[in-house]
Amino acid sequence: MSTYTQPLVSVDVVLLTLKDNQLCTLLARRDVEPFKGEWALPGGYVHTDEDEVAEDSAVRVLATKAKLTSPYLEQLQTFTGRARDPRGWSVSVAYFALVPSSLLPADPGPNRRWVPVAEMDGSEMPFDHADIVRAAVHRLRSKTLYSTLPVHLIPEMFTLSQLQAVYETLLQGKLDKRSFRRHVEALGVLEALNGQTLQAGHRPARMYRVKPSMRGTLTLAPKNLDVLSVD
Amino acid sequence: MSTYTQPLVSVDVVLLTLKDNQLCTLLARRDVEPFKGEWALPGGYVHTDEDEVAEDSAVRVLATKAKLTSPYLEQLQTFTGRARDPRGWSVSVAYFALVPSSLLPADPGPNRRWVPVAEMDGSEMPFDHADIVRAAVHRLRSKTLYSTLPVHLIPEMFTLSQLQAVYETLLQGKLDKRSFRRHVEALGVLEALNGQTLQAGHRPARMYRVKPSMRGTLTLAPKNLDVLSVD
DNA sequence: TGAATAGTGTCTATCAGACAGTATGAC
DNA sequence: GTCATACTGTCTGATAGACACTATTCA
Repeated sequence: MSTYTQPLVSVDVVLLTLKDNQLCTLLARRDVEPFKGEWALPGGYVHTDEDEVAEDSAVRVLATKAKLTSPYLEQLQTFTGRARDPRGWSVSVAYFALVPSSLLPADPGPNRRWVPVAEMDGSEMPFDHADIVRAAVHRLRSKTLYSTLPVHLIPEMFTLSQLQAVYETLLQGKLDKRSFRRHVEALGVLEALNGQTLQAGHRPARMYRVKPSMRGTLTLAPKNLDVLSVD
Repeated sequence: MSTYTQPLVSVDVVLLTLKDNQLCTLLARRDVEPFKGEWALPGGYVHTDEDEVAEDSAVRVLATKAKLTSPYLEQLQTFTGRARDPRGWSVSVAYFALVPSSLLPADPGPNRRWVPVAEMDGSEMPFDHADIVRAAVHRLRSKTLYSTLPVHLIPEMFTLSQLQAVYETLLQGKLDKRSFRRHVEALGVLEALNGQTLQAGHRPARMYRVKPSMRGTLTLAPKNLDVLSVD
């Protein structure tokens, strides 16, 4: 049994969404010390009496601080050390979550704020939260290259043009329409919906969705390997 | 400040090496309860007085339980929950490490054992250590597809045939010599050593090593993206 | 010389980018 | 009809697999 002082264990959540073609993350104003009054990632201590696993803590944080249930949620990385929190040695299991902005209320609520990640580069953040956000964005961009993870940033049904626009925002560049469609088709994760189309004053676009059998296995490996769980 | 019972925080290390063309991991016999006497991953509590970050704890575990300093070490994933340890709610920050067997003593020491990961599938392990090993092997195999991470499983200088043999072991299949050489060359991480060759009763092979400027950036992204830090 | 392994040349199938073409709606 | 956006055909250059070829050592 350990005789050492135990670290404090919390979770932090990088909740990402697209607003006006910009990748944004939710910040909450801290109402307790340390860093009281500053904008930080939503987070909280693990409640060992009510959470079975740390992911439950992250779900609870999302429900409490963002009034959200069941967006895509994935463990990101764990940030540890003596220096990251003035209260002492701490462990933060960081998660990132993806949600379509259509599921969000227009107003994030008091002491809540959506900040474009592009604007966060220079700015200061409490703890090592700037590192956590960077890691989350990096993970999302990496997975965008070989999976359909970004579907979680748009509503359940979508057109391929909408999906391509999401990819272009995330990857920060134009994609060729033909190549993009070949690419997502090859992933084999999407299915066209028979009669469903989206009208917008021109040729209607077919609607797609993730195949029901593919829910939860959106992250596909480059080629040879099976579905990746982490990475 | 939290009023909840804090979880116990430990680190576990999946130390991987190649022995007789088999990927093996080091197990240690537990000398305390729970699971006393059983074979488990080397691990230990975070020592908040001497470790700056959890990676230091992992380094300490490797030094103590495997008499190893500075092999390749990477954070894998964090395993949490009430159920994984009979002593109560716990957090294990899992790491994986790679080391060439040439750096290992012939005898792993008392209550230490190298086990081929292929033999661990059916067998039971304490805690969720079987999951941790699976995750580590999976991560290693994934990265083998698009990086030169496996160089850490062989000595600093090596021939391309030796490296290819490592890849074939990890990926469990034959690779075409031409394609393999094109592939690793394209990664741009290796450099041939001028006069150095390896003799073995036939045509000598050129020796290679990781470019000194590339140490620590062995994990390369598929194409467009920068170096991946996690994933 | 032959055996064994190292290393290269090169054909071909496949795939991604480029880009032009056609399709279908609103007006 | 025009305009706007959806979708497809197809050329081309790059890449990976296949596999035969040459190269260099020892016995």
